Amino acid sequence: MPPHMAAHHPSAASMQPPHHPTMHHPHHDLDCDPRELEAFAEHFKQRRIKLGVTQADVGNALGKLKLPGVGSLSQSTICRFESLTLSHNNMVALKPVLLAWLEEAEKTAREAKAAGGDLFGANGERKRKRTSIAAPEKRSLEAYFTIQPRPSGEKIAQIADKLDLKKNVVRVWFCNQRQKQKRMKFAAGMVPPH
DNA sequence: ATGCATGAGGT
DNA sequence: CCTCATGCATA
Repeated sequence: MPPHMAAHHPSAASMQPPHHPTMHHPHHDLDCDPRELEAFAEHFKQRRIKLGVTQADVGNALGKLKLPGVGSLSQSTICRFESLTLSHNNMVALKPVLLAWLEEAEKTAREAKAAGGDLFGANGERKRKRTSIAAPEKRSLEAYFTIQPRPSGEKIAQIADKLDLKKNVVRVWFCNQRQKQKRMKFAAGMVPPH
């Protein structure tokens, strides 16, 4: 069972525009432009659909690219990349990888224009269950989150008890809530209505 | 598309 | 215990 890959590493430099090897500027080197990321994500999705490839297909195909330190990704991650619902850093890290796949896929598509193509498999393994927090409890959690996004372990236990939920469920809920606040769509560039 | 969860690495 | 990247399961 192949575990996850290392969290963040700088091993992603496959196709940067030709810079002058004789000199480089002290600032602005990596593209961390939210605008550019957004544009790329949009174009990526459009191209992917044009190629008739699903998000899951892309995820699996990434593993076949044999790029250094790059394995397969899930449909979830591809979906989140396209909808910018990932952290800024995560978007920046995934962009070069998805770009590499896109170029490869378009090249292959061009070549396959003269032959028949087919590649599909099926699978059916279901297991794990998912806890579902009811609406009333969710509203309470959201209210607590508004006044205290990072409650102490004791406070979490107290909330869990009051809502009749497992402490771990509540803890994880807060963790996930914090992560959501850091997603591109909610972090910066989007001010609350009115 | 999204909710709840896991695991690695950090404090 | 947290953050962060990521994914299974499910709406």
